[in-house]
Amino acid sequence: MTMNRTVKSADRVLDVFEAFGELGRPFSLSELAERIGAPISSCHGLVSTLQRRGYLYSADQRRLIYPTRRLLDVGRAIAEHDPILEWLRPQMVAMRDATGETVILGKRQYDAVLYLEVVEGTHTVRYTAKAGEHKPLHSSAIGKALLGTLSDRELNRILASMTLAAHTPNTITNRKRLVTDLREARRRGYSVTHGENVADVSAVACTLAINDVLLGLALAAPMHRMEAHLKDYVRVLAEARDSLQVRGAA
Amino acid sequence: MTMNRTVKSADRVLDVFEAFGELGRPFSLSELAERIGAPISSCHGLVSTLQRRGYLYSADQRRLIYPTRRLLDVGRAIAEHDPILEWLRPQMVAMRDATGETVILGKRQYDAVLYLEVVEGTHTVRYTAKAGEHKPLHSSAIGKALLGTLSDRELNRILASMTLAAHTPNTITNRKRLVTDLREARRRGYSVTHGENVADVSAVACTLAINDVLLGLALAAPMHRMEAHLKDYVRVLAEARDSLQVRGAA
DNA sequence: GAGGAGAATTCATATATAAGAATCTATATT
DNA sequence: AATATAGATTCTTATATATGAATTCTCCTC
Repeated sequence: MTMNRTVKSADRVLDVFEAFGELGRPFSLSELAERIGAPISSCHGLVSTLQRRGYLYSADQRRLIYPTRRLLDVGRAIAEHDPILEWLRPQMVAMRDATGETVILGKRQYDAVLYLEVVEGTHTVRYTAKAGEHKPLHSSAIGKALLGTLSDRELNRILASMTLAAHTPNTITNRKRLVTDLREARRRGYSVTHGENVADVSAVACTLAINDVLLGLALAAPMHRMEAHLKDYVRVLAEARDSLQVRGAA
Repeated sequence: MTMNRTVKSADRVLDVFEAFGELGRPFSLSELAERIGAPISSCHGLVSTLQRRGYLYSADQRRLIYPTRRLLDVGRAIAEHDPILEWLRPQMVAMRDATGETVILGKRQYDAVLYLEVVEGTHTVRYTAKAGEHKPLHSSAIGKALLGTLSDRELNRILASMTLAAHTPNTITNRKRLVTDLREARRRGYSVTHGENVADVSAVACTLAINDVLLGLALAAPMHRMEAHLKDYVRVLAEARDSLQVRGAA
């Protein structure tokens, strides 16, 4: 990620909530401090602040700490009004229902893809991810779809600043091969990954321009299912794009 | 709130999310800065950090900012495992359904009541509150129920450190009268407020001891409905307490 | 009931960050 | 196309905070 400084306390606030979200049980101050990698005294000040704001409470007799429902309520209020998702999401759910596979909406953020929304598939073996995660531009289907929209000039500039890290043996690490792959994708109308980011996972993706926002929409599946249903999956993707673009243009 | 220092950046992280939650639309950096009362440059660093963590994204061409779904997901993961709420909540919903009134679960946090959970009533005119809010100990039903469990010694100590602020004309601001009121409530088995915290709002509350945690459970309603249904509402409250205490003891 | 171990809180200070000002960028207007 | 305007980013330093150490508190054991 091309970006400057980080605000330590802000990062830690997120660390705190994520720690509770992952472990799903109350912590003592000292355990929390250890989990978020902060000294106890620093964690203490942070916890006090979050308590004062009503986001944490001491469950046990002021020993064990757990978040209140406040964070959830704020998250809900935010999600209810998301300008993009409120009408994109139903389409994504429809895609998931049609295929049983995981559907992802992403956007470029600096030199990575940011997942804005993930509708998980229903198969027991499925691609799993969460909104807010970052993925490489050069090895994810959405990333490649987004790169494909760039002019040669821009593309060269971006590629020059990136290292094409090999995440799997299938990752395309050669710039020339990548450019060829992107051209093909553009011609074809959708990008494809064959286990380039996560082994055994394939995905197809296209781009959407909604209100001047360039988004990437992907359908991800284990390779064997993608191979078996490629034509279907691509059709589902294309239909979704077409119906969304019409509405987006309106 | 008796408490020390606050961590400014932590507070601001919450400010940011709450601003989006309240307004429900994207902001530019400068508008966000103004809303949270921070200089643009400071807000900039904060936003960068939250973006890097995948909690914010730039909706428009890197101008307008909005949170991703990430916060919601974390909030959900946390709420799913809440040690207290996961089995208290159904009972609260049942109380709400039985009365149509707002049901609140609270806990003492320093010199205030912290709302842990609020199940809002169904009447168009109803008591509205949010989890994470703080209410005064001496004028809220839950606060008075919790104070009622204290020994005379503890009660005196707490009262000495509190100013009995008048939130409405009905607020009990006289220590002696308050002590009498608490005694009555203890004898009766539940506390009552008659518009002492919010004009025209009455509430009845009792205490629950769940796993060594002392909680307060309240039913709040506009005064006229409370007057009309007092007996019913008190019965609903008492039945909830009894069934919860049995399970809590088990 | 005294002593001890673990945890929370406070404190002083080195360090990281918040904020004003300047700079840069993008959009709108003529 | 040139200029104006609004907004974003960078930079520097005064200021706020993160931290290790010391202290206090709480609970457990004997």
